[in-house]
Amino acid sequence: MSLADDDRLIGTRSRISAAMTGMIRERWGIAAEVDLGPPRDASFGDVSSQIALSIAGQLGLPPRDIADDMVAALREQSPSLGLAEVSVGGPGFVNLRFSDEYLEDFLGLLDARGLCGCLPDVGRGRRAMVEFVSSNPTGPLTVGHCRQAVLGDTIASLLRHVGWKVDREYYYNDSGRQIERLAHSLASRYSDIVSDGSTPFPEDGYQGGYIESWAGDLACRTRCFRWPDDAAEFASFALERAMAMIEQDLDRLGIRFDRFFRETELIPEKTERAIASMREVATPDGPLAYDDSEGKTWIRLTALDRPEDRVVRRADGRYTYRLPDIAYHLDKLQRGYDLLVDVFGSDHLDTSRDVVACVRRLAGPGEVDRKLRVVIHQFVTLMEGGRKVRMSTRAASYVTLGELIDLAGSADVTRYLFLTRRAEAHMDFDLDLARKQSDENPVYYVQYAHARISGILRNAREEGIGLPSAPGSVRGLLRHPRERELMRLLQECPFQVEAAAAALEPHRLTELMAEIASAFHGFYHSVRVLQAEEGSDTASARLLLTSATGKVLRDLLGMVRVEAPERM
RNA sequence: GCGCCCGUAGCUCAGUUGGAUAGAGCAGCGGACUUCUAAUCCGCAGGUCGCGCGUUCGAAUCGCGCCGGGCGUACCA
Repeated sequence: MSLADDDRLIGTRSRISAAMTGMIRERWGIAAEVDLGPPRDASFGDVSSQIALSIAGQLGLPPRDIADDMVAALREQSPSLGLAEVSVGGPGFVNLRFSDEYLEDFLGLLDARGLCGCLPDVGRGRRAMVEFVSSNPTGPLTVGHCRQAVLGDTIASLLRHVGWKVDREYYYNDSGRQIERLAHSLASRYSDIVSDGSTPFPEDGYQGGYIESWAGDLACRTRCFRWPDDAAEFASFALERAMAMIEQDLDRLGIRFDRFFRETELIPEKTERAIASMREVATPDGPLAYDDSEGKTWIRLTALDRPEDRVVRRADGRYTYRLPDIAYHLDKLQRGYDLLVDVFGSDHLDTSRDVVACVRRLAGPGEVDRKLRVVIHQFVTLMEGGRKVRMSTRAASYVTLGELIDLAGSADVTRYLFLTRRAEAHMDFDLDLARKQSDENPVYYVQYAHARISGILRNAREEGIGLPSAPGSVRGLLRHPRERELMRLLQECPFQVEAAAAALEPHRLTELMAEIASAFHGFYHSVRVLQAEEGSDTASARLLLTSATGKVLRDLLGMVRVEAPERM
């Protein structure tokens, strides 16, 4: 099959939508975008549109009459659109059934190119950046960071697969009060070792055991350090160690960042420029940034429909969190990205809204609304023995990312489980369940399907059974309901991935995989692949279906970066 | 108090942006291995979609008001 034919095949669904849009414009003179989705029940058809219901009010016509007209018009074109059947259902759905030829050809295409080779090029080489984790280097990453790490990484992966050029970026604080507190905590542990404990532990210091271990390493050095004279040394040593620890944990999840952006890169030029710009923005209540009598600088967020004005530079000249973050977002916009994704925990929601409001005002609402998208995820509640595990970084009562991976059995299980829920849904992570490593775990279900497929392919090679020799030679051989269901589902995959990327919703991938695995296991139990009673042509056709399913699963598992095992 | 998120089967969650008879996985019950992998499959059971008004041809989905949980409400990040 030629490349042009392949592209025509991939574009079939959008040609159907376009044809429907065209006939609505011709017949009724209105513009309507037609979305195709799976119908409630497979018996209605392969895809369905509710367009007649949506435009009925506008046209003042009964939806069924509209649907009837559209079906009549569609029937004339159906062969060229890969459709075997067009009908009206329920209150006015337009139900479509693909021709067997279309599904068979699509199957061949998926097997030849893999799912990745069939994905639309939405990004067209444009640049996107996903900022995530961005946890301050004051301790190890914990369970909540783990969810965010997996989310952000998979969003980046999704975008890359649909044609974006993606950078992953981690933004962190390398100065300020938290870092000072960290340095002070380290200095105290250090003084316990090298001297007489002359530096008392700060009241709200970080109590994690990792700091004692750093202190031990520092004590091995020939030079002797003193607090507060060597505060800078303590801070840089702690920062270096903390970031190394964080990178090591991320590495266990297989996550690499393209850039670690330090807050001090913005200070003072970019932060001061941001303040200066805000001073020049006039609002009905006065300039967007203003000073008070105590020498503090405020942002007039109330003029941007935000609940409260906020201090962004204190009297001692230090910035509070929001200002560097505003400067950072301006910087990201100026770096020429076409899409910026922020992944934050729900605790950052309020601040994020403030930052976005300011950035919109400074860079222009159109530009920001077009480019910036914020994904907010809810917290993870860790459950153990049927009870919640309380977590706090400062008090050192937490389960680290590394421990979580150990408890869950593997990075793969951890990644997969975090992707089985929508970002904005609260999530219970049951440690006891994770520890079991049993078949209650959904990742095994999908992996088992892949391993089973690999086994069949191995046996086929041994028995000398090959794939169909010519693309057309599976015609009419895959007519079992289970076969057809699997083909229909596979055909949908490129569009589901595209939708998941557009919505920045990686959990759709795990849902899709579970569906495919289920359809495959059902198929496997309904018919014999290699010893097909119907003959060797059928065996080859089923082998093609098996092989294509394997490639789709392999590529989907690849997108969430979970191993696709050959054996289990 | 105020703002945002969430509330769907015993448990954990989907639900294609307002559409057809509300779905899946676990857990429960009953079946299927001399067969390409039983980490699988098939069947049964399980629901006032937190509650109440409203919007309209039509609501789990949108609006308002309650109830419950989470996160914010810092001159921490």
